[in-house]
Amino acid sequence: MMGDVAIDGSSSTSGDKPRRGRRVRMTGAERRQQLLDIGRALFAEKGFEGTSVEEIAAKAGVSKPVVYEHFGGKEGLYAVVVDREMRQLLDGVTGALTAGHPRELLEQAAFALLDYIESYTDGFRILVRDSPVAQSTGTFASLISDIATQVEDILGLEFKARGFDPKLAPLYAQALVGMVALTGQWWLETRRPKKAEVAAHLVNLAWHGLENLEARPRLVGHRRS
Amino acid sequence: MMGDVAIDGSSSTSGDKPRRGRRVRMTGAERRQQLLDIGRALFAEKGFEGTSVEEIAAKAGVSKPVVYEHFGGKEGLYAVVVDREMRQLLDGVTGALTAGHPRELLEQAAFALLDYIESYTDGFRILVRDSPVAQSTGTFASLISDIATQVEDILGLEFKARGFDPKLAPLYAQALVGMVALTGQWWLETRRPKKAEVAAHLVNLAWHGLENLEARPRLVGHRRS
DNA sequence: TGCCATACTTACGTTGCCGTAGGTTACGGG
DNA sequence: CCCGTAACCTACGGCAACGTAAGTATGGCA
Repeated sequence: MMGDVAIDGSSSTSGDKPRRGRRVRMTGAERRQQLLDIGRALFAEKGFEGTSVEEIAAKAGVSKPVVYEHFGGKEGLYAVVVDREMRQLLDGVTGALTAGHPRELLEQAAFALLDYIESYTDGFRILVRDSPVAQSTGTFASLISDIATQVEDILGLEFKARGFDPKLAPLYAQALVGMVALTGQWWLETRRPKKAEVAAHLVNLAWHGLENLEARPRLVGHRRS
Repeated sequence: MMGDVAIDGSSSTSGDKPRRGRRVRMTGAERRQQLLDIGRALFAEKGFEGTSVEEIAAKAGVSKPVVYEHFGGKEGLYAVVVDREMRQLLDGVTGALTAGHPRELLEQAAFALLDYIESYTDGFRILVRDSPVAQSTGTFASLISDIATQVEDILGLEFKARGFDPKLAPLYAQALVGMVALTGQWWLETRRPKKAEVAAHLVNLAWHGLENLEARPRLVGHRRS
């Protein structure tokens, strides 16, 4: 037995394929992280139900029980992946909000979301897809919709300051997030135009409206990427 | 045997529950339609993979093979449901576009989409969810994204007339559709404010932008519902 | 150098569901 | 009234995937 196991020392943590090499023995934390990475990629590609535990384990070069040891099952792994991704996105967006002027705020938020989409494409795909089963409490259908509720607060403040009805903040928050989210999804396929340009146009639309659209919008803030 | 089958004559086509009554013998077309209705509802609630053929058949008060006779399998049924729903939506939207003035056009489109969401909630839920498996050609992830491409044309014309780059039409189309779609999804849960008001606010945002937002927007067109 | 905890395995039981083979009932026209 | 066809059923084969029980290797540390 064991004749089918070759010898291979390379054990880059981010190895994707079975890497059927000499049994790589990782530390718990390493393996856990690796499984999360692989799980994220697979869930993004094939959805929750379309991904099997076997598949995840195989790609990690281990057997199923390892996954169960670490996460207790598929749902467990998925939950951790989603949680981390939500944090990542929220941190990115809220961290980008430094401006005081509403327009710059909008600009920063849009850019941050696109940034996230670009850097963590798989995570975004997961957040856009629907969760395992219609969750218990009758919460939102889309994880992204969840994100939008986080935007409400900022908008609510702004509305109050401007004398608008703050009860409408959720509506506008959903609208804005939806705008960026679907555009982001579309942008994933085409990758054109450039991120900054897309952001500029989104801000153009959200800020000026179709009525006063600018032909060649620019971002007012300066950015690195 | 058969002691578990009670007697019941009522056979409303839109019967939802097993209706375990005296064997209701429908004509082919009737059964087909009923299966489509039930399938739509179940797919909307639990997604494609989460719905079993058995379940569909059971709710229709028949056994599995009937479903296979009519649609050849789960995918077949799903395909028909989606196709019909796409048509329904597209017809509704394009049919509503009668105005010449862009703003009214926008208004009509937004209203039509909300109309569809209200009247064909299940269908909308399906279109928002992702399709069975990542479809072959690498097409769009979301069916809704598909809808957006249909909007491009109208927007493209408008852009040309206004001297903007028509290549940007897709981007703005996605943005607009995303805006309405996610807001619609959110609105499904809360159902407040009223449809017309939601439409008015969406148009308010899309047309005037955050910069010149009106406090109490009104729809300019007159509507019945 | 021997031991023990940790990382990992093989092998299996079980379930749920797809899809099909082949038989059965009822309705309607001759 | 009879018979063919359309509608429908029971029953099963097969597979893929979840999750678990029980055993094996490995590497650090006394």
